[in-house]
Amino acid sequence: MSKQTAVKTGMVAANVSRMSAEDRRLQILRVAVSLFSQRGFVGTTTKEIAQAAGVSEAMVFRHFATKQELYSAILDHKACSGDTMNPEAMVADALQEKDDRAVFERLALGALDHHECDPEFQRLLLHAALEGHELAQMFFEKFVRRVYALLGNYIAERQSDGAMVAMDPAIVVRAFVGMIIHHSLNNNLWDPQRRLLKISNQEAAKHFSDILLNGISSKAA
Amino acid sequence: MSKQTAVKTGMVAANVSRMSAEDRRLQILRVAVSLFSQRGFVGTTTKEIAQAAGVSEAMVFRHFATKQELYSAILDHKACSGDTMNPEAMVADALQEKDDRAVFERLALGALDHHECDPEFQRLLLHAALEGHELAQMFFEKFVRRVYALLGNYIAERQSDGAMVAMDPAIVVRAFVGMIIHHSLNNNLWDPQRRLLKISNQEAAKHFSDILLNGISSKAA
DNA sequence: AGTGATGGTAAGTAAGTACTTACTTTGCCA
DNA sequence: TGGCAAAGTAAGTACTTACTTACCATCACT
Repeated sequence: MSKQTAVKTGMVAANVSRMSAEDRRLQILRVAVSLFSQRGFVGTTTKEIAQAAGVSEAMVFRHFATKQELYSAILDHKACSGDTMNPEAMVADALQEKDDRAVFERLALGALDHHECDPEFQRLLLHAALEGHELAQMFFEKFVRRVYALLGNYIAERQSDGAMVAMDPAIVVRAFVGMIIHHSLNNNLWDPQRRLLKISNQEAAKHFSDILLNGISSKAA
Repeated sequence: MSKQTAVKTGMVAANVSRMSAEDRRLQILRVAVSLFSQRGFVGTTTKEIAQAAGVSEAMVFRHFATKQELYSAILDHKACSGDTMNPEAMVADALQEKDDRAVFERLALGALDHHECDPEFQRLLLHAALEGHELAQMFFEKFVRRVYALLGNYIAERQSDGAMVAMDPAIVVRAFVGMIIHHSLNNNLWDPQRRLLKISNQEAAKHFSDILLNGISSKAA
């Protein structure tokens, strides 16, 4: 059956027939995300992107004026779209109830799950940071700072409550974020087979929170 | 004064006159380390390396048959040469005396100092890991595993002493290493201006050890 | 049926890229 | 002092890169 026949008979043939400009744009964006996250900006050619999308290279440049623009569109999309984590909303109630366990464990689990179901994101961000792309810095400014402020303020509050020992809250945040990010990085980059440590995100979130909360609890010896 | 005159009169003119093969090889290696760590493997051209070394491209290929061989020589040199950390030797006495503080704080400080005075190493390793270079995996196998074994065994021992709470030692190691590596990564890659957290390596090592040791101490509530 | 806009391509171009070849210069020492 | 091995280069080669141009195909709508 020819392509023409397929279309005439009303078959769904999204991957062989013509797409609307918007659909094609999104499709190119999706395959580019995958390639850029695997090979980085310089390591990915526009030819590869076109092939992976099943179109000619000229189509890539019809939708994105330059390779750089495509890259920026991706980072933009990934870093600023709705699928980014919203830490404030995730722990709003726990913060008010001063439920330390819930605050830390939920943030940890949220981050770990996010990194697990979208491992491309972490790779993309690392590539961007190493290559000095401005959007990596933007992510840092817009997201990381927010997390430090959110958690830092909460810790400061609990310290003045007498529930946590005195210590620069930023250090505590650095320690906690470090456990989580490093664990995700191990799972996604260094040890995807989990030879060094194989635990569920739930277990990881629980134990990391255990160590941290115990570590800064004023009830300790 | 001509170059010839400079040499004839015995002046030191290492950067203008000819070098011995070995010296030139090492010089090319050094400038390549710097470039590869900044731009990664694909992002660095052999022409740039030659220019940075002040020689023609042909000289690069006289000393290293391919760009890949040069890259491997670098990773090899960096990952396996004497300037790599030797964790066992660093804490041998502390391990025997079961001085928990010394074990953790010294390891932390050693790693932080190492990353601070050789930031290229971390970038190089990250680039290699992202690009899937085998030498990144080799570093993981040869070094990271050793650290996990060393610390993990010690923690298991202290657990059966009753000094630390029961918990998979690998999780504890992951948490501790996470704090340290993530802190170095922040300092070297994300936040070199230290806007989020500005502390000395000593302070960092002390506080991270505090949190961890308190967090897993059996004396806690 | 015909037309104009839109989705799509084949075949370029100029500037890189890793790597080579054929050649020149320099220092050493018999 | 002349000869020769080793250090060094200019100018390539064959191929890839990001990006363009000029052209075709298909649809919606009269």
